[in-house]
Amino acid sequence: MSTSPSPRGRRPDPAVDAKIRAAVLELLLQRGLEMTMDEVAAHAGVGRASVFRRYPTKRDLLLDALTQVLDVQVAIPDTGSLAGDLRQVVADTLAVWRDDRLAALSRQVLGETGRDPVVADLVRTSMRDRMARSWVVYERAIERGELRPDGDLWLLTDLFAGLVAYRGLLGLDLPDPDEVVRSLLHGFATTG
Amino acid sequence: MSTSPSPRGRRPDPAVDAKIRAAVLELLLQRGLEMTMDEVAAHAGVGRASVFRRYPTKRDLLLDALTQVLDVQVAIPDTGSLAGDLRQVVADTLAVWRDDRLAALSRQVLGETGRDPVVADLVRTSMRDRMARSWVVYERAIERGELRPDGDLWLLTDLFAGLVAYRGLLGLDLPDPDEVVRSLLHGFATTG
DNA sequence: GATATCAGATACTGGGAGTATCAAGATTGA
DNA sequence: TCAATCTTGATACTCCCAGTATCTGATATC
Repeated sequence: MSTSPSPRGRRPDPAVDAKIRAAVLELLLQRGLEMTMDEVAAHAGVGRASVFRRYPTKRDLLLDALTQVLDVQVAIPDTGSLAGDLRQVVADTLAVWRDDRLAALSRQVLGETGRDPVVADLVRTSMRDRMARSWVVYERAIERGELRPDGDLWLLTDLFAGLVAYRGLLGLDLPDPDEVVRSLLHGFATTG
Repeated sequence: MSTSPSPRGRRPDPAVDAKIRAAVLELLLQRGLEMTMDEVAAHAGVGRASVFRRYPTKRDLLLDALTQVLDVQVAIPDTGSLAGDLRQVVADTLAVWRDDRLAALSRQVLGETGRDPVVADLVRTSMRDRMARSWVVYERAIERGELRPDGDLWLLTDLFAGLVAYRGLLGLDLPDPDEVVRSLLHGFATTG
């Protein structure tokens, strides 16, 4: 509404903001969520107080960083067939777990989900948005008559998202995208 | 192999063991993994040293407790049809997330999975064992001609285990067992 | 009895989050 | 120019908790 009432003294240095954010992102990949606040300040080449002035708690700092990390756009495939498009989406979902550092980070983030509802909310929303963005794939498939129009599409989505998260989290071998798609589309029952 | 070389002094009191274990299990449901060692000792009505004598670190204590918790036997269904049996297995898998306290604990345990590989190993093994125990369901179904004999049964298993874990972990609404089974057996593609 | 170990209690160490304080620099308003 | 206000970086402090150390007393073997 009203513009800020013109702050009196020295103003926060945007460069410091940037240096802190960069340091956190670097440390996220390098040390995971267990970085210390001193490390953040040191890596940023910044005073400890400057960190705590921006982020009241370490949790706030991590939440801010996670918001950035989770906000990654994904391309929407259009291969012409549902199987092709889905294969692409599944493969994209798998990509995160192929890189060791990203996989480790993902594990920790999914982990944090279990103890901090706000993190859970972040991840949930982010996954929902990400998946919803590829909803066109389903719509096109229904128009083409490849996909049952009465199916629960969130169920379909969560089946492979869950599979990947589950295997990734527990360190199991990741599935083959083609086989996942085939199974999801045609099921495991004998085609009678 | 050789019997213990006859310990010299006073011997560990089994009652203390039991009191500690009980206290940990109680605290697990009540406070999650964030209990303190003092709380454990206090709840057990036992000296702090007695706890640390048995468990070198808090992690060891939790690992022991988790081993107990994860070692829950599950009944193997035999309803006569694959759909019925599977429905039962899925419902059993869901049961954990229906109780609030168990759900909270499961979230934290799945979470710990992300930061401690040994916990991941515990959970992985436990899930594998648990699922393998209901492998008969698949074998019977194949004999009855209900299940494709060339399907990747671990994929089938992990699809619903992953779905449930994923939704449970993120706090999403849990799926309807019947719909899950139907989707897994017949797929989402138009039956053409 | 001598010795070794456990039980319980209490005090200590060390690391890390968060707080408090300070001197120096930056920005605005008078 | 000057005074007030805020940031910056540095340092020291408190608090919490895991893990260690010590001590007294109890209990077991030799």
